[in-house]
Amino acid sequence: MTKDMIIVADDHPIFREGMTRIIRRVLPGTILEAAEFGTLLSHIEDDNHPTLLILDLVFPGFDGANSVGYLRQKCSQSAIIVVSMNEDPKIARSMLAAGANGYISKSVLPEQIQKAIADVLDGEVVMLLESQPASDLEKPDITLGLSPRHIDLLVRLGQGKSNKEIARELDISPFTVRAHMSALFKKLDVSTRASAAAIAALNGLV
Amino acid sequence: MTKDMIIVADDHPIFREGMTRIIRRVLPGTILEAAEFGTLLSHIEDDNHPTLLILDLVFPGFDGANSVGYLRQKCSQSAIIVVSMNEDPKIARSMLAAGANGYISKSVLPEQIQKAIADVLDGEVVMLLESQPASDLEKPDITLGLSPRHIDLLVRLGQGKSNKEIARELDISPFTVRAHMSALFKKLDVSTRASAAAIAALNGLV
DNA sequence: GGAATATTAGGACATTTGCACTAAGGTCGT
DNA sequence: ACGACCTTAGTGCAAATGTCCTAATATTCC
Repeated sequence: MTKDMIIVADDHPIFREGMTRIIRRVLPGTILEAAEFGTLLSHIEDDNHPTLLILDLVFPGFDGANSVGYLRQKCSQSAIIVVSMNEDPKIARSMLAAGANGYISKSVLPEQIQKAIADVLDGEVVMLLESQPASDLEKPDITLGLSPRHIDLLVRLGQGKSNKEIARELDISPFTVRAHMSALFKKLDVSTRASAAAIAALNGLV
Repeated sequence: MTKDMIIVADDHPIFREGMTRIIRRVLPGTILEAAEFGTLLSHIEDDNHPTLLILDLVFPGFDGANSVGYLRQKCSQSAIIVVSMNEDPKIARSMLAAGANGYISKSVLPEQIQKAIADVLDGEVVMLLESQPASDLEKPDITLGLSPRHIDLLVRLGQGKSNKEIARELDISPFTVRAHMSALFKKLDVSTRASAAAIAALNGLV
């Protein structure tokens, strides 16, 4: 089983950063980045075929359908997904016609993008254009809804401490710590310390 | 000591994702997102002022210098940074004139953006327009001496999966997973999954 | 060829974790 | 006073974890 290789091509570093993070949640493997078409080509020259190619519709050296067609022929085994700010169905269809396996608008939510990538990797052809409903994206502050004591616990959990250590540190019984942990996990909707720790870290508690 | 609050306002989820990740490497705290100006306003209505405001130059409801001026007056203590694909110095200067503490082009590398944010938080006023040098980035990222397999493991650990689940998912023996985990923990210099998960999360693997 | 790693697999063993219970004392708002 | 919490503390038990071992392949590097 060879390691998966993914290439993200876009001239905006922040976009690559975000896309990289999204991809990691779907597909483990080596992720290479390219800010221009030449770099992209050099990646696929010396290496084997990428598992997945993420292409911005517009970036230096890239010529839309022509370039997609070229890549499709060169990397017949690769999944090719074009991502763009453009939501014109005509353009989307032309990319798919040129050989892309997917076309995704940049205004789509990460969760939907993840699913779309997974679907493409499963062999589907996906076109995702709708904008989000603009309503409910608030990463709620997890400290809201958590009692002070639970935050004490969560912070220390995120530092990798055991219940016993936490009990000593907070000067309470290990049984109490366990009781707190159970309640905390329910509130966070997780069932392992590892995911709780990840939540803690992602919210700046660690 | 109150926790820092950061708001990222942009109508593109992927951009918010990338920017969020960059910010976390500079400033711990709660990060809220907004896809339109109204959402942004409701965040700051709740009478807590953000430590840092990241604003896309163009997003729904946002009116350039006027909006920046309004925010500057409403949040006198906040650091305001405008980010845009536009690299026109005139526009950049107008934003700074309207009260922004920084103007950063989206084509700037993450490392430079991090530094710029840190500088702004230190009280500087920063204008960063240069595109990256075409000399290329080949950025092997967080992997930090970790083998591909260990990254596979670490990602899933950060998602809160058990050894058994990971074993099934990667189609290897649970014993192998445990062997990998021990080695991984040594490399990361930790002894619990929770702290490993925190590291994974802080490095964008989750 | 030999040394170093990566990946795989297993045994043995103490410790920790996660869950399902019960329960008592405190605070807060109605 | 009552309910709704938070915080504390405990029992019992199955499962998972972490560490210490060995050991076989494969690849890569010198």
